[in-house]
Amino acid sequence: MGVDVSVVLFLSTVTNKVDKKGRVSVPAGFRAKLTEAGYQSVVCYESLGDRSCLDGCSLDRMVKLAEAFDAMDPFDEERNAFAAHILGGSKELPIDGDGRIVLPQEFMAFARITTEACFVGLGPTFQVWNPDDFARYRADARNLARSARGHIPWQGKVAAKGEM
Amino acid sequence: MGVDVSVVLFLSTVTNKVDKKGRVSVPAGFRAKLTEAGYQSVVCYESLGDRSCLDGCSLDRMVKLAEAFDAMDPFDEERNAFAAHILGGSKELPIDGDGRIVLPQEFMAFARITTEACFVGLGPTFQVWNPDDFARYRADARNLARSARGHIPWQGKVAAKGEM
DNA sequence: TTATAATCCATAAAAACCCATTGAAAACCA
DNA sequence: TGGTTTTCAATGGGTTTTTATGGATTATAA
Repeated sequence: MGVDVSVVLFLSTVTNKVDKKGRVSVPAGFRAKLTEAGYQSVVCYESLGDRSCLDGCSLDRMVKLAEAFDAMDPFDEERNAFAAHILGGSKELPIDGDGRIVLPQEFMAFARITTEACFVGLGPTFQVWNPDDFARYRADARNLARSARGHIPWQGKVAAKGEM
Repeated sequence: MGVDVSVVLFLSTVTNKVDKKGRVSVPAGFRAKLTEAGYQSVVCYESLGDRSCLDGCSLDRMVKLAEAFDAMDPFDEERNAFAAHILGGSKELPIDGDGRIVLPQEFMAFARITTEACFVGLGPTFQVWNPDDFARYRADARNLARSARGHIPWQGKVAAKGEM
């Protein structure tokens, strides 16, 4: 049966301008993957991690997440908080005819984005950063990545150092 | 392959005004998903959780819920209580030509809704809150959600930090 | 009727859409 | 190879459409 081509893979890092209406072009490479998979929107929400950036993905990933929540105990407090934060805090942003989305004010404030936004591909998801924040983060990321070697599950086992 | 995107997926949080007749606009994004799936109404009932808000969904989900109850032991006390509350206490609210529903008095009283109603998308369902109550809940939800990372079943396993 | 509910209408604000220009990368070709 | 043309992404600005909202009007029912 082969590979599921509908899986969206976001790669590379691109910085684009944000105009006074909050519009910003989605990188052409991202757009290509999305349209290829049949989407003309992205879903964004405030990242739950330690960094003040936005997380983004395609609609199908959000559907899968919602299904995972739906299968859990509906009275579990943590589950509800998670669902409220991610699903309630996310927005589906339509991509206009020129390949742009509008970043909502709250999102821009949260991620400290003003005149430029930096799109960072992370495979099935991506992030949107203030370019300066990302540059700073990236300086540390290499070191983090090096220390992560040896903990990444890879084809059923855990890669030994030097394999990746 | 991939995911059935035709499922109704409510995302984001929107606060709208409630007029003196109890009318309130259903957020355009919610309406779009509903009409896309062929519905022009929403079903609401008082939430069974710890929070005083309303739960809402599309008619098909209520049908599935009813079927699930039907498959259970009809003499089970809990099942009966659940069914009575959810099925007996729910109302189908038609969406009018301007995209509004009328919130019944009992529902507004239960959820302490007066002049504004806050719609919170939770995937296949949504909630309707008093905006102040929700703001308070949301302040805690982020922390709870952060600690919930790592407990969410995700693609057969439990997500590690940073994966979502 | 009288009260209640459903429909219709008007308007301001916000969102979606269209178009023109710029600039850079890719293709073409002499 | 160096220059020229073509393509297309990114960006700025204006215009149209939709949404949210308040009020009025018509239908329904007790």
